Amino acid sequence: MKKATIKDVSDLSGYSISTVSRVLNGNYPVKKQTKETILEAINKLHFTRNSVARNLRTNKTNIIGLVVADINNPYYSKIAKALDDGLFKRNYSLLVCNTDESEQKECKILETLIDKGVDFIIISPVSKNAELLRTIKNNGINVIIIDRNIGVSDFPFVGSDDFKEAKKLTEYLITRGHSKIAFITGTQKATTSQERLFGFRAALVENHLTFSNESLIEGLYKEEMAYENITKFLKRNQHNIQPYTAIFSSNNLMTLGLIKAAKELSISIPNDLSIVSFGQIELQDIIQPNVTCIKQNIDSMVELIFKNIDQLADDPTATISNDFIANSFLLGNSVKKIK
Amino acid sequence: MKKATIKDVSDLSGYSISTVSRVLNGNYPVKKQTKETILEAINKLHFTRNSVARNLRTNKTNIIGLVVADINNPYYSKIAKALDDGLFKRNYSLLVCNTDESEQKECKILETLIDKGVDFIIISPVSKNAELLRTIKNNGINVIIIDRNIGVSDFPFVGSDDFKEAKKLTEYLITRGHSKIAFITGTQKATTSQERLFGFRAALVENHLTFSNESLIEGLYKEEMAYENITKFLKRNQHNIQPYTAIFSSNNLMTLGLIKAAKELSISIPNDLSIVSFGQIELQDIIQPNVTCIKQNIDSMVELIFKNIDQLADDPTATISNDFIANSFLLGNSVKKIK
DNA sequence: CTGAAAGCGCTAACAT
DNA sequence: ATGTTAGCGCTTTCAG
Repeated sequence: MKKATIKDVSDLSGYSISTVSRVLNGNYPVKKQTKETILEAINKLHFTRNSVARNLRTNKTNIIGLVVADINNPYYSKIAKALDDGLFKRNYSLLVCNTDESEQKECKILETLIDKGVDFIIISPVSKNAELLRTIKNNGINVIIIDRNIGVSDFPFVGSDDFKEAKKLTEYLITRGHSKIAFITGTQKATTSQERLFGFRAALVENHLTFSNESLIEGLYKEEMAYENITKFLKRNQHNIQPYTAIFSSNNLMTLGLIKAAKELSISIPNDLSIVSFGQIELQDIIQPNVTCIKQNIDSMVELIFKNIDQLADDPTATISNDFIANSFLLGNSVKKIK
Repeated sequence: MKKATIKDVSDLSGYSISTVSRVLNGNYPVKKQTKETILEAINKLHFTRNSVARNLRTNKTNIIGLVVADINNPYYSKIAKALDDGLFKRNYSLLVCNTDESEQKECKILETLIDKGVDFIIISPVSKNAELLRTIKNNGINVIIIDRNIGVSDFPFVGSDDFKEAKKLTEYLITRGHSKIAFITGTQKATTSQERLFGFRAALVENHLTFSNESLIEGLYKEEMAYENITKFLKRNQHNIQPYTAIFSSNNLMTLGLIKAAKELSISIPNDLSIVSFGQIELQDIIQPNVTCIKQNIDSMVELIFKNIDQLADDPTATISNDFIANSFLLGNSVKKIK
């Protein structure tokens, strides 16, 4: 049983291919009776249009590529879900791709996406190199950068003001009396990681606290990596004359690694150690401790992405804007007041 | 700047488009020097092949549609991630679609997927009606059913033996002395829900305990819905002469609703109430209580899916098998021994 | 309002 | 080893 084509419909109905096409698209006037005859034939043959052929003609696929580090990170799966809800209504489908924080994989993914002819690419980039993205744009694919601002002005960006929010979070720790604060870093490649670190440092410096590279714990935005390095760090810290009293985790996954490490070493949060997190962890309301954090507002993020999509779909040369979302400061019980 | 085509490469290199195509595909012998000249032209033009045109010819898209209830459910996002890892190596991309447990949406999604010409559909079905899936198969698209067995023999299935596992979980509660056990149901439509309920009932009956519809709490596989109905149930239960001592939650999301409801009513798990869960919740090792549950083995699930994919890619008429994955029984501290 | 025909970019016979 | 050519199924001028 072969799939019916527009030709089959044409043959069965007695009308030409073009008329069938017009009925299918409804973009040209067709006599009511003609339409009915054709629709009948379509039903009888269980005909559905072959999009691939259509895409070839129209140079559109109605597919959007979403490129993220890991769809299993709830932060990204939430974005994917919210995106898909809106895209479904707009008749787009979502192709989800995981970079695993690898530049090389990202590169291959982008090539595949060009190849597949997606209409949009929504990407949380690993690489700061905009070259490939420019090629993509030149190929007529709209690119929207999310989450990680690579600081170029030729693509719309939607994400957080990492510097500002990280600074605010650090200031909170300082207000509560903390002066020796460690920082868990993400991948150096990601701009979010740098900006968060800069915000952290700025808060320290402004409050006349010293910033030192010794207070950095490498986490690479991965729970496992963070867990291991934090464990080492905390063990060392227990022998410090003047131990760190607080840790700033710069993403949600690493915060989990932090909680696990502390738990395993019987370090109580916030009694023995205070923590804050850039990015909310799941089940915040069930978990002990309830982590004080910056909760990224995904709804408004997705809303802004759609603003860009609708604009670009309408006019690919539309002006490019950088949209920073307003995040929430979620007050938990993971920070002890000291001194 | 227009995207280069195979014709441009042909013109620039001086070779015919077929030779270019052969270089692109590497499936026919081409002289080494010719190849180099052509590759050079390809690079100079930043040429990448237009897959849409290729797909039209080859009738393949290298896209696989994954149809699940909600990609934001960690259970599904884990599957998606693991799938994508393997698919990336096989040069497939994953189109993720969310049914939101709606039959109607599922139907529209499937039509879109046919339309898009995906090579495979991997679906955790909402509807038990296999009609549409058969149409899809007749259109030459391979279908693999996961998670929810709709009990038809014409499609490969990969998932859990819900009846058996649910029975085992219930028996554990009984062994620990529980005799009044409530059950949180999923959507009636989903077969997993029914099978789990049947397994639950079978365990009760075999142990000469009475099963009654009053012990059912409707959750529809949704956290929010479960939360509300459980709250009502628990409030009522507090006035019972012979209250329920345990609750069986039939999926991971509803277990979260259960924990939240109990927490809000200051009902302590397991002291005041014992619970078990079909499906693991996230952060199991951080959360209190550590819920005793059936943990679905996603790795082996995905492995079996790939077995099917590889087989079907090779020969679409390959024999169809039902594969049940071996799950783990995760012993937590959410069940108290009573009497 | 309808039909004929060109062609989107590519692959795969079929020639040479 | 390379070139020629016929489509894949559809949209969209252009004619009528």
